[in-house]
Amino acid sequence: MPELPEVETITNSLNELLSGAEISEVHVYDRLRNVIDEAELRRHCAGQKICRFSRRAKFIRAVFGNATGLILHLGMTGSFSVTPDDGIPQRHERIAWTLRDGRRWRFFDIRKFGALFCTDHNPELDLHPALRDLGPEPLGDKFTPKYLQQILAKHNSPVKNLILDQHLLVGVGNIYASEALFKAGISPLRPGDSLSLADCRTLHQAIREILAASIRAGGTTISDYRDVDGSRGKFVNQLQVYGRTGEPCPKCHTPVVRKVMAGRSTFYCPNCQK
DNA sequence: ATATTCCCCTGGAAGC
DNA sequence: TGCTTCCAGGGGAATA
Repeated sequence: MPELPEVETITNSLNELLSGAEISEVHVYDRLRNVIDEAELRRHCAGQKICRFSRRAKFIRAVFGNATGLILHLGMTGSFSVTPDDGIPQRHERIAWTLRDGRRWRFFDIRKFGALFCTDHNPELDLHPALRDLGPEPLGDKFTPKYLQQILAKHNSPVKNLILDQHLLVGVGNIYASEALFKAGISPLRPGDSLSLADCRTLHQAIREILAASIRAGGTTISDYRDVDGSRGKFVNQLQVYGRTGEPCPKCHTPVVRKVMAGRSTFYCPNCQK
């Protein structure tokens, strides 16, 4: 569910709502992708002040006042809310932090593909195994057309699969992979090492523009994704090919094709993506 | 080493 | 009204 724009949106909201808050208690109601030890999590969090949240790839880092923190991942269906604390867990609420100011920060996750890690150093150092081997940020300086070509040149698997690989490039997920390739006019089936530098320039720009536009729209809500306040992502109205099997391509009116690649649905126009 | 396939889990939509 | 099948914004382990 959440790709870079969704995680960015949620991180910004958490910052506004929870920066400076102090944690009093923690409740664990169910596992996520990893099993959460309630006693350990409570020991790690109790009494801590939350300084800030920041995003790295599709992870959210929470930095505590003692320079330790949390690393959170939303998986496919993770979401948060912050409400007055009534002490009652809601449906699919897996973890809850109660705050000294009387509020309750809830972590929901229907499918339990999310993850939560405690870290004993500042999570922004990116020393944790979950953060250590990630590729560059697509909106950052290290992501250049040249870099894109260098990594694609090392593989002959389809470019769509490659831009989903978080070791090569972070933040792009299944929706924005299809959308960026459509915008770039590049077929998702093209072997990575077949892309010219000119292709990479086009794709690089398309990835950046799509992600930036989606951040401005608060992300994409297909079904479960919600911002912390419950609002939906409006970029869904700007999707050109994702989920539009059989509908006319916005550019040439050829029916959009769906093809499963590496187990994930891929949408593209067989006419104008070469 | 690299590239697909399977699997984790729950629920909604579509098909019969 | 059911019951079954398919599908879903991710990613890690097992398998070729």
